[in-house]
Amino acid sequence: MELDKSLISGSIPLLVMKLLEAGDLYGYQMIEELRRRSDDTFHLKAGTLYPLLHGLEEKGFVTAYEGEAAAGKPRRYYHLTERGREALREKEAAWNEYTRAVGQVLRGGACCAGA
Amino acid sequence: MELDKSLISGSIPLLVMKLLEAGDLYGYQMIEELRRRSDDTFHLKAGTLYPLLHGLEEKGFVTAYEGEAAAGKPRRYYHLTERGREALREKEAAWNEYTRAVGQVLRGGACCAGA
DNA sequence: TCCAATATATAGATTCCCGATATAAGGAGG
DNA sequence: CCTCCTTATATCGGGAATCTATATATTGGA
Repeated sequence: MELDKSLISGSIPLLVMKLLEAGDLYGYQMIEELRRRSDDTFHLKAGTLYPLLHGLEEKGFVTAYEGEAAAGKPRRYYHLTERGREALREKEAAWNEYTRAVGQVLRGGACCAGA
Repeated sequence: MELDKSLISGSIPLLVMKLLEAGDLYGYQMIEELRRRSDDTFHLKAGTLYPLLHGLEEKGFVTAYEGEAAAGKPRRYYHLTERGREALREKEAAWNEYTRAVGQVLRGGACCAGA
């Protein structure tokens, strides 16, 4: 089943930064990692990822450096900065608050006796 | 804290249809209900809701009818159709699958041991 | 040789939500 | 009486985010 693309909206930076928390990765690797770690649920597109990475770089959340290229084009690795880790913690908190609120609505709303 | 607006993307139709599952509501009421049931987390805007309702109507997920107006403009009530209930079940399933996948990535990915 | 996969990158189109604005009626306060 | 706020619905334009399509470059398999 194809997930509503729009559902993923907004959480992609969170997911990408989370991937980088454990160690530096290059773009293509993030796409594969995300697919693997989500049980094939997320198929992040290259056209989505690279502009996003450039944006994170501008904000100072990640830094980039050229790495060894075993084959093909040189690999561009990304590293999560301290500011990026801070932003990641904030985004995780926002995500948790958001899903809690949605879950509450789906379960029938805040409060007590039914509706 | 202001939630990243983009996080809400895509889940608004789900939330609105969920509100209508329990009974017919008019637009303004949905805004207040959603705010209440989410502990003031979601502040759905009129400029978001009404075009959305028209869209749901076009898809056959809701039907609309004029109701008694205690004051001011006549109230336009919305009713969730059988097709709408079906769509709601699908959207709820998609939401659950999506949050499960995000949670899995945030906890460190699919794979082996506990997770 | 041609195609697929790896690897990065940009531009255009689309979708989605919000802010601003308009309409309309009733009640409160000056 | 008149103005402002609240209720209530509605539309439009802007901005943000993602996808599709495309471009470039190299390696390995059919």
